[in-house]
Amino acid sequence: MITKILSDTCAKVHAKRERRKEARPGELLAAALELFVEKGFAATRAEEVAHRAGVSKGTLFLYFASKEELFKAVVRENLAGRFPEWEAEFDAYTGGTPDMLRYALKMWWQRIGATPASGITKLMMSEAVNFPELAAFYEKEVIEPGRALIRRILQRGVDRGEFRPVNMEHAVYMVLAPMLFLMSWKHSFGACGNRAATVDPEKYLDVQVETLLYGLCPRDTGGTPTSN
Amino acid sequence: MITKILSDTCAKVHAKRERRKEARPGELLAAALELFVEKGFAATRAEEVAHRAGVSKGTLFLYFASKEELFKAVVRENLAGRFPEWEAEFDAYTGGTPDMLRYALKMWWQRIGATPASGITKLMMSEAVNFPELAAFYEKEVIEPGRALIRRILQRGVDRGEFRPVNMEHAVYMVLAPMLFLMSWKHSFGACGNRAATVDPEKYLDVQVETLLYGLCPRDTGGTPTSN
Amino acid sequence: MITKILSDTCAKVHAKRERRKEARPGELLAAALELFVEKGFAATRAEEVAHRAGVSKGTLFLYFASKEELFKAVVRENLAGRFPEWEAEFDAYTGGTPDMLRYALKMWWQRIGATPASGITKLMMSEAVNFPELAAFYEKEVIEPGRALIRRILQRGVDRGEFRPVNMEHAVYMVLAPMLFLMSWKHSFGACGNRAATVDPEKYLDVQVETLLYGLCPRDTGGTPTSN
Amino acid sequence: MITKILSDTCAKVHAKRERRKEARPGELLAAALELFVEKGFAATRAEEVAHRAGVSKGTLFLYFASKEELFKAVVRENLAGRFPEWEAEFDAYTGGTPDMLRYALKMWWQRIGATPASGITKLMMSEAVNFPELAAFYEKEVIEPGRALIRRILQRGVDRGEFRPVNMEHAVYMVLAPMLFLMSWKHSFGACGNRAATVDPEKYLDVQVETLLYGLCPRDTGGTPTSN
DNA sequence: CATGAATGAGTGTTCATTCAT
DNA sequence: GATGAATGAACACTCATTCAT
Repeated sequence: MITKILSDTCAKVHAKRERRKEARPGELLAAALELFVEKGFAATRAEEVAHRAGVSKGTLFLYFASKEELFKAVVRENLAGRFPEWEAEFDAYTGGTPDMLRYALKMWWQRIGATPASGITKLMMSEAVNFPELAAFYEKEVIEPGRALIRRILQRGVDRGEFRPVNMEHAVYMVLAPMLFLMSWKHSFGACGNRAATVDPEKYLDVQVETLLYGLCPRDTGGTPTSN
Repeated sequence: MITKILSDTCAKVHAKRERRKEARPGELLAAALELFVEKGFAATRAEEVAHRAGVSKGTLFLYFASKEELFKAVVRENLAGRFPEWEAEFDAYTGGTPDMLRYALKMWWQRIGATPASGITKLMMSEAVNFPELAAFYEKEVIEPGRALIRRILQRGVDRGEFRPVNMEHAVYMVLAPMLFLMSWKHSFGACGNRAATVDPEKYLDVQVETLLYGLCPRDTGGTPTSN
Repeated sequence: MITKILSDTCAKVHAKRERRKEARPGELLAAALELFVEKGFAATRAEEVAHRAGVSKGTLFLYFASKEELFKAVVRENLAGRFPEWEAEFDAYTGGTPDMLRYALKMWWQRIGATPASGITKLMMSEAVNFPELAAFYEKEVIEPGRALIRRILQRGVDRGEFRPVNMEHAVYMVLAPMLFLMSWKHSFGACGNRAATVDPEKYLDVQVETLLYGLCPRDTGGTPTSN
Repeated sequence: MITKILSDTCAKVHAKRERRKEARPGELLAAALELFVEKGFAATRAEEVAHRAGVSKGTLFLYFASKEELFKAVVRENLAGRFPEWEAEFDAYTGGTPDMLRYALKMWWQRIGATPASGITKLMMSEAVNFPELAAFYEKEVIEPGRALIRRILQRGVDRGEFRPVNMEHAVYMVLAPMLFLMSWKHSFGACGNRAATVDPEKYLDVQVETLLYGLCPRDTGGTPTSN
């Protein structure tokens, strides 16, 4: 039965087998990422990961001591490099801060949100309870740097007088929440075929950022309903 | 091993035998809610649910045909009735719309967000992929009514000239996303002890709603950074 | 689920409930007979027996200590009285022995073979291995008297010169085997819808008995192909 | 409890690990045949089959998707090949038809009736009701070919003037019934130690065939009690 | 290194049996 | 007596993990 599920990928599998052998762990991680995102941790069978990576079940355990370790490796693998790259981009940025924020979200969507990588954040949120240390790790290595990046942009805006002063810790979530929500939604209800309810991510992000900017921009006005 | 964990509840069992049959499903659903939220669907063992409800494994299956049906029942149980109540409250509301929105979110937080019920939305997002029809059901019975409620408030604001005209479909997510995010966060990273990163939900909601209102309120001004 | 299977008999059940209470064991035995014959011992659920008898599961165990005891009671119940009746008929029989044998088989078919009672012999053969003492009991109480009855007829024929002398022990099975086969077949392949293969029992018995009689009847001849 | 029964086979396990995979299904089928015949389908535990085959429970399900599939495989395994072999023998047969029939039954007894294979026909009759499609399969693949073989012999006898003309469809059961009866009996009452009642199969078959032949052989006579 | 046959602990589910009402 | 809610032992089946080849 499982054989049938797996058999149709076999053709590609053999082609892959001939190629690099040192690439094994990477292929396994890629396969695991796909499957974990597709079906969740518990519903993903080790054998299926192995088959999708073109290796045998035994080989999987040659590289990862357990399914849990594989999961951890998947999460760790899919986060690292990005932040230096982004920080460099931001270092070089010279335009206005509102545009910088618009650009940041657009880039994030293209490079992360729209790719399978967005699945691991959703996955992490789903499994956080079962992998507390991993969740802590994730928060430290991904969420916190993300927060720092956003904080940096917001601070820049405030410093340059483009944004009004805000409580930074809460303002950060004004940006982060829409991103995390989008990833969760996309991989849950968004993946369940109900077209009517599907969010158009780019439109959604656009509205979010514009409203936020509208709310952030300083005004001479009195009489706004906000104060905080 | 599990036997040991469970054995100390045996004394109460006979006392409980007398309890009326009508209470059972509720107790089981409560126990299941807790455990599903705590550990996810797959990691929750049927026997554990039964024992937390003070009954034996067999009794669980007397009331729910399968673990999956139990899960569905948990989801159904924790959603339905609320909407009529809320709609009635909104029917009776006579104040300004910004305050209405503030009130709505505050109420939601007290009655849902801060209670274990919030866990099931997070759970639902985690398991949506494995239970597509249930996800569809949830979206129809919970998400969509929620959207309608929010739409209603926003429309009221626009109609009364308190909000500027907006694309309703996207604006709705301006309210919904922070709520869903908060539930996801609370039951994932928020549950992992890392104090530093914990969001203060009431503060967070406050900031969200005020920024949103600020963004929504019509102004004579030109020169806003927004365009949409 | 089981509820559904059982529910359609409920109407009759309540009607029955009002009637005699002392008839309970009999109704249970009747229901059990039907179900055991229909689905075998293991596949018959105690609850279903109770429901078909119009009582609750608990009541079943009030009358029968266990499912096994119920089975034994069913077997015991459906055998007893018949033999005296038959022996009396045979005592009174005055005609020729070939006709007596024809008559015996016809009567057997009408009174046993064509009725649900035939199912218990088949049932007994199926379950003999799991209930050895019961099988022994059945053989002693049913099979052996049956053999005696047949032996008696054959002996009468031999004594009266209507049949040639035969080894009685084997000759008995010439009559018994077709009967037992017919019951087994009827409740196995014969019950599986395949019209093509269904035996017409009366025709079948007729052919069996006539061939047997032909084989039994003494002849002056030499040169028969038999020797025994 | 079962653990204790099984534990003494552990020593051999490692030796067996080396055994080639191709032998496994056969060993499992053999063990399953024995146990199904011994105790019936429902009373046979999957784990017991596995252990009798010298493997673990898991291994059984590696080769057979379910207990039911195992049962089907047992039935399939123990029937197919024989018919071509027998047809070939009959093609080559040149002697008289009465002897041919005697030979056929003797061979059947030696090759099937006296072997555990006979148990599966009895098993099939017992379980037919619970596995209707399997029963249909069995009838088509085993019973019907068997009928054809018998029909062929009888027809040969009639064609050569050795037998008198008969209604073929019923006559076939004159041969088939004793065989099926014998298998049922042997594995039910015959297996219950009661020596007194045990049929001597070879004697029994001998008497059956001789009487049948006696009944079949054409005679000049008038005044036989048969007509049909 | 890689394999995949083998393992066996673990879990959902069933159902005969009990017993408080 | 009769009920039916509750029990828990039993069993089919799964799947992460091991290890001989």
